[in-house]
Amino acid sequence: MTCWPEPMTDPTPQAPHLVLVDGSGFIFRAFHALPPMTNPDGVPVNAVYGFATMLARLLREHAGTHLAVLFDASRLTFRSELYPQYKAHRPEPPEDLRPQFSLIREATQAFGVPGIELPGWEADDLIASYATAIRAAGGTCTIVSSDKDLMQLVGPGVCMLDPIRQTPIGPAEVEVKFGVPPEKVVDVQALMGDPTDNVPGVPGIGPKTASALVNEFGTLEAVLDAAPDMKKSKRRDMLVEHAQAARLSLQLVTLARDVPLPVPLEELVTRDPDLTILAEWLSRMGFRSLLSRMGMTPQPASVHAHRSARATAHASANGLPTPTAQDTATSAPAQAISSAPYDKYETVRTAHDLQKWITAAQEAGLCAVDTETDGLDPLNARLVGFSIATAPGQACYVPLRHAGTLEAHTGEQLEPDTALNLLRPLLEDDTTLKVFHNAKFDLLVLDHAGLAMDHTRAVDDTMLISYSQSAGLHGQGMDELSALHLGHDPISYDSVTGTGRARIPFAQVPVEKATTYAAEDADVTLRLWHVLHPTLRTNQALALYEQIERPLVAVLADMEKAGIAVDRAELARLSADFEARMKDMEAGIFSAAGREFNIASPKQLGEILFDEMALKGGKRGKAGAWSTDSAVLQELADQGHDLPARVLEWRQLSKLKSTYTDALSRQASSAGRVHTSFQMAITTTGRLSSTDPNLQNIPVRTEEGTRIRQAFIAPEGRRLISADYSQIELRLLADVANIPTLREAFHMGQDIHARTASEVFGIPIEDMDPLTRRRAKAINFGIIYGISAFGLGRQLGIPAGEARSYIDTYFARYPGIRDYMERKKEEAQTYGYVLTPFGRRCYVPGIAEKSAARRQYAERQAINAPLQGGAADIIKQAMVRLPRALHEAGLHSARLLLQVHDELLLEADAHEAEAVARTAKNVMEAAATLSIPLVVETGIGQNWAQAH
DNA sequence: GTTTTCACG
DNA sequence: GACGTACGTGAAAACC
Repeated sequence: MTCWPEPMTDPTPQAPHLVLVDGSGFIFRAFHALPPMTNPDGVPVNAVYGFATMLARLLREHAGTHLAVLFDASRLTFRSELYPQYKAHRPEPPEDLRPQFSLIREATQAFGVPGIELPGWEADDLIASYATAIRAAGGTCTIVSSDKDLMQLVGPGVCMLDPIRQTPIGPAEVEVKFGVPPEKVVDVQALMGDPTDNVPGVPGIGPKTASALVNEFGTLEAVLDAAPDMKKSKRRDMLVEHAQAARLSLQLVTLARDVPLPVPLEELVTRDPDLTILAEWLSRMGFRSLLSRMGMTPQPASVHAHRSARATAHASANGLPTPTAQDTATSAPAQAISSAPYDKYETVRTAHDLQKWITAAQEAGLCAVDTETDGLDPLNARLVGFSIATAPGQACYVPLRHAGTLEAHTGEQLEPDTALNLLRPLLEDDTTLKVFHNAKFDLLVLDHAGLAMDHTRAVDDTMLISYSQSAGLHGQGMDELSALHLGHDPISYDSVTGTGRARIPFAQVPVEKATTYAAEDADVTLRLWHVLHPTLRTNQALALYEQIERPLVAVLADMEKAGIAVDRAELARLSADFEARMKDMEAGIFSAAGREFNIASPKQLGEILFDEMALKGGKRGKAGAWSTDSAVLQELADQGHDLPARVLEWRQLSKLKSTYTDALSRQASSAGRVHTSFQMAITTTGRLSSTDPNLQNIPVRTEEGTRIRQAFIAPEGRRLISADYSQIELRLLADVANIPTLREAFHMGQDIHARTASEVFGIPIEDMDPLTRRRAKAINFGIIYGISAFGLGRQLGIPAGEARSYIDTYFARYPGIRDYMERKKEEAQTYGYVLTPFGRRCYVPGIAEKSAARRQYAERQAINAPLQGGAADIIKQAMVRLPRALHEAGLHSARLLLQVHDELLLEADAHEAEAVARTAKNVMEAAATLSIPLVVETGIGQNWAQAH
């Protein structure tokens, strides 16, 4: 759903593309979204700054052939004649905003962009009229605004762009917002009214009812016509009674598309700004960061120059720009991507027909493939069928193992082996790009079915293409992306198989129904590729995707296949031990409580502690229930109370037993190994996550926890090798914030927390006492999390005021870290996302929240994400390089097994273990070049606890 | 299905 | 003056 015409380097003449900025709408939004700031004259300029930043960005990244900014001219418009109350009770703009209106008009002049207004008309009407005019002239249009009143204009050739979040608003987004397509938005608005503008609407009808009615009857007029015949209800009476108000509302919300254009289209041609004028104005406003970001002073490299230099160095350092099939793949006509139907699919039942599809794919050089299985675990699932799409709207489904039922005759099906043998050359063909959505799953399924993964070539993954540029902005599921980018809701899996008890295995879904679902998934995947792959370049995410995310798929697939061995007998012994100890503790807990209860129930425990025993120090959660988490219980235990201390101990055992010892035994394969699944597109920072089971949260911090780690073992004659980065996030911080003394400490291999303690508290490092070091360590961790006095105080068990003074001292000593934090907050506010040092975008959606608590939460995310995400980028790079390095070192017995954020766990024959540890250390330490060395510590053992 | 708790980095 | 607080995850159990 990108709004922008394809690459600007394209030499072919383009149809005109008009960018219309809703200046008036932007002013208010920016004013409320941005923190207060003033220019050197003391005039408030936060909205002006936001506006200038947005214009600069627009000119740099999204310039159409034509550009204009539209403003409201006055309060009185044709609407106030129609209905005097329209917008009559709008409060005066805030005092800090008033002086900014004229400055924003100045900004348009400084940037050399036409600013247009016309008395009697709102900016929205001008936008509607210009959009109509450019369409009539054969061009397209992007409206830079997030105003819902403009959404009625979205349609072919017209889309919107949220100026703050930088996200496109197309038909899909409009439909999410209003529940109807753009052309019916006015009908919905007329029914629901708008209290802020005094649009009356029909009382009692809100967004849900309005869209339901319009969807049912088609238009407002049809709804009003049908109203008298509806079944008797309050709603019917309201509709009948307020029909005239609704018709008036429709006139008020409908934008005029035929306003005379004050400036003709041809005068809106985009021009480069006069840099002298612009620089002068920016300096006068005090926008120094913007000035340097636009490269207009000889200041050190700007944020963006820095970023792209890194990304480029990064890509070339890897050295493998392997030509892939997509360079040769032909692009589908843009029109077909959105307009081809989603319901004309073929069921393939013969070898001849399948070969026809495979040949078509190879001729196109591009196809999408999707597998259907009888389960979600790709290591055990059986292949039930697969689908192939060769062009938008052209897709087939190949059923292999559908079972006939009384209701559904399956018809002829290809023999699975026959079909797979026909498919094999396509997968192994490195000149035909195969697009999957979540390729790791399908590749593992096909591998399990007999098409070995390591022979598969030229694969793209739309889930990762999207994640590489929109982590944190939205989910990466196919259905969600389809709605978002294609404006199409695919058939849901649930509607095909049913849900709950009625759910049937996919193999029992009738073949015709399976075809509509499965072929559509391949079709959607291919269309998503057409829409999303080009945006990798414009979003500067191509290197990240090609060098890191895509090659990681095969590495993780191998790790999942390998699994890790567990000692089931030991797990069983631990379960029995934990159970016995819990049983022993129960009598004591009940006697301390005065009665029997369910110890695992926080509700019952809270009532006993705080109602029945009336202990002090209880806190209620937001639902009003007593909190009984370990911090609360520990506090009570420290006061000498017996029951909370006993419950704490019981809880630890219960957790370990249910979540680990029992569960892991169940999850182990017959070969005694457990196979996790790594999720590549879940986290907002770029980290992996692990599920079914989660092997990234195996206990380690307590003695009982260590016993569980001991149950993860190397088989006879083999060893586990652990390699973990030391202080990687702090090193990244010292690097990006450029803190000379911290960099020196890392270069010297000093104890970083002791060094911090020494500098902050002024104690010689050799005299460091453990308590002071502990405080410095807590501050260092706090910094990475976006420190708050409350959080640090709680962590250290000291009052927030005291924590505040530690933080102040810390910042006084390391002002560069405060600067880093401010930069990241500003980056998030300006763009809606922050970048890791390697160019990964992490979206921070709450950054413009009105609620201070939620906004501050987003600010802490903005501070943390580049560090956590930067560390994730580094270890991923190491994982991509490690298999080849091990191979080249002749260490053929080594296998990567697990990644735990800053640790890699490998398994190898005992005699190769030392060499594997050295290779892992070398590759991991060389995965990124910072101003600070990366240090990796390794260990070797028969079990994970020993190796760690 | 949501909430609470707690395991990890 | 109250809010709701350190960042990122996933699983189990209780509870609705």
